[in-house]
Amino acid sequence: MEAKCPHNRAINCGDCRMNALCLPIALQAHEIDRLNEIVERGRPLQRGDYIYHAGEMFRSIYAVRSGAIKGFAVNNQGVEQVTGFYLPGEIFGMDGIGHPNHINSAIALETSAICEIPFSRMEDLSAKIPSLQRHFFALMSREITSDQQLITMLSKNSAEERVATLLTSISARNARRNLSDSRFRLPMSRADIGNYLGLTVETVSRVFSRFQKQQVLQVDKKEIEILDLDKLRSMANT
Amino acid sequence: MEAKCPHNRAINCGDCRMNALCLPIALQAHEIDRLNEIVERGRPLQRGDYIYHAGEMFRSIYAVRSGAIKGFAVNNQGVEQVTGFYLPGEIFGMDGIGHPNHINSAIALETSAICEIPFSRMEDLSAKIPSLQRHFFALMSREITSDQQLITMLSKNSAEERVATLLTSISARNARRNLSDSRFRLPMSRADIGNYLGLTVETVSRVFSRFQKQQVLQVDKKEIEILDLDKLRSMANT
DNA sequence: CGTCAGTTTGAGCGAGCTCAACGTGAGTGG
DNA sequence: CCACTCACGTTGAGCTCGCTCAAACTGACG
Repeated sequence: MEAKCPHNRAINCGDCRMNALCLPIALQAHEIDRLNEIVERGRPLQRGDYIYHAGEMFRSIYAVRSGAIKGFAVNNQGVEQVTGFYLPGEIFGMDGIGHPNHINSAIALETSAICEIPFSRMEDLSAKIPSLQRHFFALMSREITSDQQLITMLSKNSAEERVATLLTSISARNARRNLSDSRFRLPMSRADIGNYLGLTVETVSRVFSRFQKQQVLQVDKKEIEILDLDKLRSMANT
Repeated sequence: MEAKCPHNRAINCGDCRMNALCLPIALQAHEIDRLNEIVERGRPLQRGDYIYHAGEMFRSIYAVRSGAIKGFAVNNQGVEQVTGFYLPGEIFGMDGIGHPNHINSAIALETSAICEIPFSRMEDLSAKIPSLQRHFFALMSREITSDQQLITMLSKNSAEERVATLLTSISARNARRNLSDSRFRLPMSRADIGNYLGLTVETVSRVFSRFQKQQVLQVDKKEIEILDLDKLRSMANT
């Protein structure tokens, strides 16, 4: 079982329990071995550790093996904008691809393990393995459409709809990892949630309270229990 | 000169006057010929013509040769969200790549000419021409970061800042095409601007009026003259 | 010359922000 | 073990920016 521990750096892509979600999903056994050769696994990250800073040279993209990562940009007025939360099995760091340097920063929200995939080697491998190239195009495209869903939400939805959408998204992503879709611990603070959803901390807190009063949620700090997932989904926009 | 007319369908990538902005920028002469072979040029589009509908099978990406294209999504409540405006030399349609069908729709805002690039042939060519693959990854990545800038704007900026940002963006994109950065015709309606920026028509109209009163703009319906570009830039977030 | 889509302007309202106070729990040091 | 701090979260009160609703204007087109 030790090889299956998500914090274990000796693990390889073929054995990784995220491989049904992560890049290997597009690959056959011998191709996974070639991917595995280029993946670098560092030691676990602690809460608050940066994976990369905006402005730093772009070198790699990353896959989350355990924990949770926050991606964010800082605009020229110094205001932070959270652009995404990345959970195990998800890929992040694609903001740097079209630019010499990273546009965003990425930070660990809790103790996390990640895989680093040097982008130039990934490009070479993509040119040789068509299904990897295709999968990678698809990943980036899905990042585009998910950003566009956030755009729609910020521009059209109320505070309650936004919070409901985030919670159903986390619920669905937990389900994909065979975790409970109704009981989980939020890895991010209320401030991060508010920042991501374009709301203040106070508004996020009030929405949680209201949902609790309406018997939709049971909230205990970061521990969430969804009491009425159907109702939550109907309040969300997706 | 006839071959240089942007509406002329007989034009090829090597001669196209957008080739310093469009895909050929990444390619050498003989590679441009290979790209040219897979590009399909239809007849000009009229205002209101769809290039593709959400839900339609994804087949191609597109480059704008002349005119202006609006990309938009319609959510499950039937509400439209404009996700981008595409001007000559720009690529659109990448929302479909990660999904079997298009997620968004695209419509011509005025008489326009576009090039259609069948995506599967583009994938094949990318695997053979590393610089094309790289350029295409970069294009998608830049779509991600530009969506993220919109997210930041929707979540943090005032109505005036949003309008100023859109105008400076269009101004800069015109400059790239060697057109005036201070006098141009907006191809989209106030409603489209408002939808894109997360504002109502009335608010957009009021901001234009205020900018005019402050001697920043001269507005005559869709004809815009930027009187004080520096001030406009300082009001924008980028 | 009427119609109709797009735009502008005004008046009033409300969702979410701001500011402020208070509660909670983990860490720290005497 | 308690006192203190500090980050984080909750709750309340009032305000504001942009929304809603309504009316009037403009120009293109039959």
